[in-house]
Amino acid sequence: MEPQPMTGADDPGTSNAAEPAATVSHPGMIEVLDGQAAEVRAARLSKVDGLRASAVDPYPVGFKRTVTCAELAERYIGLEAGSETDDRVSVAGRLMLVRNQGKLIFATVRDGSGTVQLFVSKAVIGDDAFAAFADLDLGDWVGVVGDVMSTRKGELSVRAVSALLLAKALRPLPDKWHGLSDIDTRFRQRYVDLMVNDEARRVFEVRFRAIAEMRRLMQARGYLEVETPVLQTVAGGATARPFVTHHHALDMTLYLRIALELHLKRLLVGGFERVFEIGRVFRNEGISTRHNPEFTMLECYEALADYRDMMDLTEELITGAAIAATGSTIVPHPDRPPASLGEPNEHGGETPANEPDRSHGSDDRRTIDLTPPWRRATLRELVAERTGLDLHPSMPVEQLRRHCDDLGVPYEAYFGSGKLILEIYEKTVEHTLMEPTFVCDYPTEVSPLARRHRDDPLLTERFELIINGREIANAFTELNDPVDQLGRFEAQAALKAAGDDEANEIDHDYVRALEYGLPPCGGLGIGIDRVAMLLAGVHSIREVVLFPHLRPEVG
RNA sequence: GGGCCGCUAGCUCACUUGGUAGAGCAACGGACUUUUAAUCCGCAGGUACUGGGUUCGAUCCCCAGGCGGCCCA
Repeated sequence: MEPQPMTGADDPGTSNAAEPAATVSHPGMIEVLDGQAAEVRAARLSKVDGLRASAVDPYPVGFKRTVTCAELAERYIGLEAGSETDDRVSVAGRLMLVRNQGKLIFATVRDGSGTVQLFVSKAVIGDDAFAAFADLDLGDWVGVVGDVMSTRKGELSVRAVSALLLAKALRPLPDKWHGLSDIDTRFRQRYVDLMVNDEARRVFEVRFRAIAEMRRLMQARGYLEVETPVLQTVAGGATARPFVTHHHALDMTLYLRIALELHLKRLLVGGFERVFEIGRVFRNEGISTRHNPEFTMLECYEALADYRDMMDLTEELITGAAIAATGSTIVPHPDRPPASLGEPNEHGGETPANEPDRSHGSDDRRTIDLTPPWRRATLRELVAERTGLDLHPSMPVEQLRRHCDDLGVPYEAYFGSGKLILEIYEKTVEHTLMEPTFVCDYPTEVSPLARRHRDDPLLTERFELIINGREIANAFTELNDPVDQLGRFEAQAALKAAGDDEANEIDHDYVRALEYGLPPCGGLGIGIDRVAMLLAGVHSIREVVLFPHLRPEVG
């Protein structure tokens, strides 16, 4: 195909462009441009009109690309400085930088794989096309046909023989050197963040590679990937407040799921022996650097396994994800950093001077070693290590409350012994566990879906995986005794009545399913966002969620 | 929910002990055929988050609100 050559459109002033004010008043528009931004936008709309008047489509259909920037860089890695080839290629991407020399233009285009330099010579491309290229703006998408060459300085380039505008940008890119660092704007206009901040793209590449690897590992182990309902009549499987919605045709209240657990175990009742789901769950709680109202869980259930098998699986999944995503099981420690994003950027810039206390070099930067095997310790042992207290759910509530008082751990009147122990653990131990640690054998009271421990009915066969002070995974030998399960649900209902609005609802259908016989099984849930944070070395969940929840933008 | 901090040009940031604001980049006009954040000359660009208050005068001081960040719960 022959790209449509650009025609000179350097007379936009005469076009009948949009009203100069360019204040947009679409109902959905949340931003009214004014001042400079409106002028830029109006000028570019004029260009669009000018192009159309010259029979150039500013938004043409498609473009036949023959090579990506990364492929070019790989293929011509040894190309000698100053050499030219006859290798004809077509590249396409966004115009990121332009260095106009008068009769020669250097431009940097970025595609999904990387960047390449365009070498646009007036003598090569012709006067009209050169003028049209010079009229492009940063941010425009272009398709270029040309020959591979290397400049005198050795920069791999495409010497353009024709160029085609693929999509006109109406809004300017952020500062080409400082990029976009305003955190609010980075999240609200993530598309701009991704355009200009290499680090933002890197974080999401880590996330998506980690997910892909975990999915691959699950499938390689014979787990079937399934999908279960998001809209549920009972939101169970975790202790959390659900979002409530309404089904109009049925005129009934529905809840967005807070976990995947109960439906997946129903599938084991049905005879699937290994199932997993990677899915979004929703919890109606506060927003912070660690919490987004919707986040992603991997949950899996395996018949005939127990929680020790789940520990092995957890190690395999997370170390596999770490290697796939970062190449190593040594991950950076997000050592309470200042905003590490929004910094330059594609130019490989140094940390700018306005970030005084960044530690440079790997020596100062602590790391977390994910190399297995990981420590396995009981909650009881860990609390004893930390506080000297040997706590067990058989201890009277009054005694445990006194320990809480001594330790400054707050509690509610309805907390039983198990919950009080859990609170002590969370306030004194959890945040201190930096290296990966399986914290085992939680009190039965706070684990309504876990099987009682084979050696102690007041404890369950449950673990949480803690890395860098944060819960990454939660797993148990699943409770499959329907009578015990109903009793646990009823205890939860009593807690709810006593004021615990995160307590579980009774899911009668789930109990019915258990009555048909759930095979002994192990189950595991992994917080994907937290894994992504860990592997990417970022401090806030908002860095690993493409479009984190924010308060509405104010007009 | 509490404490602290921030909000100034499209972007990144200054200044103003209270007298309605500047720079770099982007934009716009011009020069330039091997640049690398190109360079050089020129020219523009502002509801200082919003609303009150104090004051002759507020971007600055005070109060309330909005959004964001950090820390704590």
